[in-house]
Amino acid sequence: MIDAAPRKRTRDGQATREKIFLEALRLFARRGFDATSIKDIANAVGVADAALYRHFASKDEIASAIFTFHYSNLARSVAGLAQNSEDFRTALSQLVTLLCDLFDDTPDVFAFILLNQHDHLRFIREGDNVVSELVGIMQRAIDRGEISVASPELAASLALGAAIQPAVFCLYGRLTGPLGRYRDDIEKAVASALGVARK
Amino acid sequence: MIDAAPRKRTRDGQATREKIFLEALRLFARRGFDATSIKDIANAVGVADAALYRHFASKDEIASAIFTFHYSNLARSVAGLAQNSEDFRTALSQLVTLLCDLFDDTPDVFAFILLNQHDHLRFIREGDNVVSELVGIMQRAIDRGEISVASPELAASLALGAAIQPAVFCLYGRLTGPLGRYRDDIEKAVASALGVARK
DNA sequence: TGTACATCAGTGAACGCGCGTTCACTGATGTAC
DNA sequence: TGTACATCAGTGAACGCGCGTTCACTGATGTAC
Repeated sequence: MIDAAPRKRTRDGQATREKIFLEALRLFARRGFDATSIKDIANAVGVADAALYRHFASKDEIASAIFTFHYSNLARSVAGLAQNSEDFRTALSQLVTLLCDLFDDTPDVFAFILLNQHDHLRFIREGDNVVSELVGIMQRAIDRGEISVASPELAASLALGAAIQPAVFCLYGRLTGPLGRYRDDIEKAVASALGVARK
Repeated sequence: MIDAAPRKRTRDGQATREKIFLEALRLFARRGFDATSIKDIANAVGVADAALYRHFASKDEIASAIFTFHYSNLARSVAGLAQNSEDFRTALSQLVTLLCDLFDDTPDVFAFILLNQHDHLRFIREGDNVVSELVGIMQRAIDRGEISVASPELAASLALGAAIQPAVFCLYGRLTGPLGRYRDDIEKAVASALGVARK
């Protein structure tokens, strides 16, 4: 009954590497880094434990590579919407959309890079920093008199918290997802919280 | 030079138990559960590893006992301010004070029970739930027409996020603490975010 | 008050286990001639 | 086109290590008489 399919030994290591990226992300996001073993990842990928070391130097490097990739992506997105939108209100709208979409489309990515931030401090590089970009957006809004909260860091934390915490509630079943359902409410709440000036 | 003070062998196990509570909380809060070993805790307390098992059945039980104690405390506090304040605005003010004080007075407690919530889902008991209490407060405010956000769960998550995220920023040096410095701003932000009705 | 005994916090050594990682090896694939 | 060889993804077994936990034992403290 067991389908003893002959092992395919293609030389396409890229495919395996991508599968490791996918499965390790899934496991890290759902169970956490420590609770996920090399064997867990290898099983999910469908190879032996040792095969992982053909693609990554260590377990830490797997997590680091995945984190850096997705975190930098998000940082670039945030930086982009900061530059491409003239007024703060537009940037805020796009930011909330960005975060809601990230959660609804790729919850594992959202969970891995935005929850348990503590675990990943060591991976974060200068320059590719989501928080720094957010603070920059807020600083500009303050300079232009578009919001009333005086501290850019506080404004950034309020905006981030207003997206992350509802997402956490969705994850734990306190809110019934998708997060996009609350997109407009979240945007309105953040705008009010920051004291966005009327046009 | 080494002060080979003779080991005191008092029979006051209560004192040791309390020291375990204190030191384990500190280590769990700062390094995380997995990154803290039984030996770490024992060293901090000043006893041998095995001594911990005179007071707790397992490492898990240490974390569980500490978490349940502090989490229940907070849940009771939140429930209390819900009952003792007539209008929502008062309750909100007290809630923000409560959370800011918790962070500033006992940052380890704050970090352990409110950050990395994921790790502690298994410990949370029905009835002693901070989130449930918060949702209850919001539900009452909605029923009385005191806030404009329609979902009590969303309102609770916004309020919680607005306290937790600035606290995280303080922990990581993005905001210069104490959190109490931002108390009024946070209260105002949450009130605006929820659309608190004017008196 | 003095003595014999029970209690129990604390000890040091040992335990088994699962973990991340290494290693010699396999065999299919790609390449040079 | 055929052959010899280099490459390299993947394997299974083994490794050392640190972990949580157990255990027989110690010795000071409290208690019964």
